[in-house]
Amino acid sequence: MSAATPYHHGNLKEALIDAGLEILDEKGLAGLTLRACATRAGASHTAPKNHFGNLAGLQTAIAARGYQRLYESMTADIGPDSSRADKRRCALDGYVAFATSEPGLFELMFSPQRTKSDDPELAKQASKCFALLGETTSDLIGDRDGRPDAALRVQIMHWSLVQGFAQLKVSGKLDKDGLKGLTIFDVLPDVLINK
Amino acid sequence: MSAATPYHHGNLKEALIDAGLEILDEKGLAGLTLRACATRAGASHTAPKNHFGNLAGLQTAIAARGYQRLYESMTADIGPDSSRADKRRCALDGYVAFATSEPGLFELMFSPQRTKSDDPELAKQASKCFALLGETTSDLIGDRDGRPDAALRVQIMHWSLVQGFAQLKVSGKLDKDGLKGLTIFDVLPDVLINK
DNA sequence: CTGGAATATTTACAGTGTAAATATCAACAT
DNA sequence: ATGTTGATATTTACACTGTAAATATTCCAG
Repeated sequence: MSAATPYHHGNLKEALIDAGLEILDEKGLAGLTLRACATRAGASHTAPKNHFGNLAGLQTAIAARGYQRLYESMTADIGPDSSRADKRRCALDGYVAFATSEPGLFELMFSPQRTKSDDPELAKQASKCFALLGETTSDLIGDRDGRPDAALRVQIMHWSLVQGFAQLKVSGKLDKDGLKGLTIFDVLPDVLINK
Repeated sequence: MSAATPYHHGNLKEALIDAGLEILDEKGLAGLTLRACATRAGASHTAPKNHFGNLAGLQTAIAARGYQRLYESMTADIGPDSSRADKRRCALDGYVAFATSEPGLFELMFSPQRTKSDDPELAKQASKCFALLGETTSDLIGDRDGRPDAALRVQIMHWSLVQGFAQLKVSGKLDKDGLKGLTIFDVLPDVLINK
């Protein structure tokens, strides 16, 4: 037999993160408060302190979840027969699609002021996305470049490019006429040069 | 003859923006509040309302100033004899240097949640930086690409790339071993491919 | 000189994060 | 079973924030 409202929530930590994700979707980053998350999760307004310490802690946990979603978006269209070039296209397109479909979460994930950038879980989830980008770009090195870190540089180049493009898009910098229809594939250097 | 503390500040609008820039430097984005700006400018805590309406208005004005500073940083090392390639290097290096030297201001400038992205002054100052990037990259089109918007695409490519790189750097994503020493020039596609 | 517009203050209030004390409950050793 | 301990959650309290409304001061055009 279960009481009407038990004193202990049971899985409050996850519920708070889920509540935060919902709030980000509905109200944006400005609506993401400790009290709003707690209320939506059905707890008192100080309950988050036990699990996350403070607001930065909760936001960091939400951001870590964001990287999981980013990874899912990057891999969503990858099939078993996808070539590496196909995977690369999926990853890049999924990256931008994630940013535009969840702008509040995206902004939170790359806001060093709101998250604890040294958090292990956050770093782990972000690394997964980073690694995926590396796998899908490692064939682009070519033999023009003899430097040992060529693969790493190609990887960071793609990360910078897609991150910057996504942010310019989300922040409205590409809303003018003539820029509105641009996609990430229009600004890829390998498209410009190799094809 | 001037009274000790005159009722009217005289140039409160500018003083509030300057106060905000100082606070961003000292305390970061979390310390940027209406009341703190007003106090530092020597006014009551509701004085900003007359000039900026609300917090978003003041933050938008500060961000517009940020783009002025960004432009200055991008052009700081450009001399009368600088070649276009030199100018491009200065602009890109100055962009990253600005972001790392004023991380709070940089984050504010690209935070659509904190600023009013449709503000005319903000758009004007941002456009100046964007245009500068266009001037310095227009020689990179080559004749590989016949599309009419090739110049625009090269421009957005560079903007995305330098914006993403700067943000990855500011948000600590490039702090691991092996990535720490990377500069924007290590991830430029023309460096990777043309040289 | 005199109204009105611009500028700034005072007062008030709902929300926010966080600390401290308290309450509830699950698990475990005895 | 029973008592204890630690984890979990609430209550209470407080300083700080943005913003609205009413008021005060100053500037300036007529």
